[in-house]
Amino acid sequence: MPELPEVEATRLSFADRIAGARILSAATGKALRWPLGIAPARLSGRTVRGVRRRGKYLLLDLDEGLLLIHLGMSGSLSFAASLPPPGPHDHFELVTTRGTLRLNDPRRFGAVVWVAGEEAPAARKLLGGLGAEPLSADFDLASFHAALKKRRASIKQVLMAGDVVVGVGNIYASEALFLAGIRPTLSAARLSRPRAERLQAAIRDVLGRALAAGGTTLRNYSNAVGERGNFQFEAMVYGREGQPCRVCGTPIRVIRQGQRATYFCPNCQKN
DNA sequence: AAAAGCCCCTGGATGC
DNA sequence: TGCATCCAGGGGCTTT
Repeated sequence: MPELPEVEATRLSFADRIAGARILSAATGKALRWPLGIAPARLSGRTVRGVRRRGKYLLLDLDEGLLLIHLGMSGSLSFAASLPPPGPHDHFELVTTRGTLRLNDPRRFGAVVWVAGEEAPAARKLLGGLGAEPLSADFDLASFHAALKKRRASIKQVLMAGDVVVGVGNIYASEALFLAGIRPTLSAARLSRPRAERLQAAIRDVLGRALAAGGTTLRNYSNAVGERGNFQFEAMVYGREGQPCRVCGTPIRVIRQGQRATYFCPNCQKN
């Protein structure tokens, strides 16, 4: 569930309130994707300076090091003055002077990793290869188009890979390609500059609108105060196999690319 | 270097 | 109702 809009909506829902909080205790539950990298007790006494986002990672800046939080496929955060007793899928918790931050993640593809700094090897391994931030100025047409030209894989899979542009997962890749009128199977290298420009605009548009809608909630996603997203009601193609295209009425098709479902309109996205 | 496959894990939906 | 099978929004790692 969590792609850029969901991660950013989560960040916005608790960043201001946790900034300045002092950590009273930290606890881990069942193993997540990677070990925390520090004894939880050593987080006590640290201050949370703020929360940033890079791609689908949240960066919790501490006065000593930072915590990288990834929500994986099924993770969500809660932040409140008090929370109910931990359940079986709560795997990380930070009790602070401002409230408790908790990660719930049934599938445990998510992660919380402490690193000494962004240049630490563990941080570079996770953040170093990330592409441009789609909602920032460094996502410019010249470098986007140049990066696409080097890749012969399908445009959908290149968007999802995260090394050209970050934050675009399975839902928004399908949606952006629909908005740009591009067939998801087209080789990235074959996009003309005007079509790359349309795609760039479509990515910004769909991510921006999804963020404004609080993200997409297909099953369990909610931000740190429990609010669900509403973008699923605006989806043009995702999850709409066989239903009429909202633009031309042609039945939406689903195919499989790299073990993932891709939805598209065969008429609006001719190639 | 790039691309394709595999795999981590659990829960929900579907089919028999 | 019970059980097996398939599928799911991510992404690092290994193999081609």
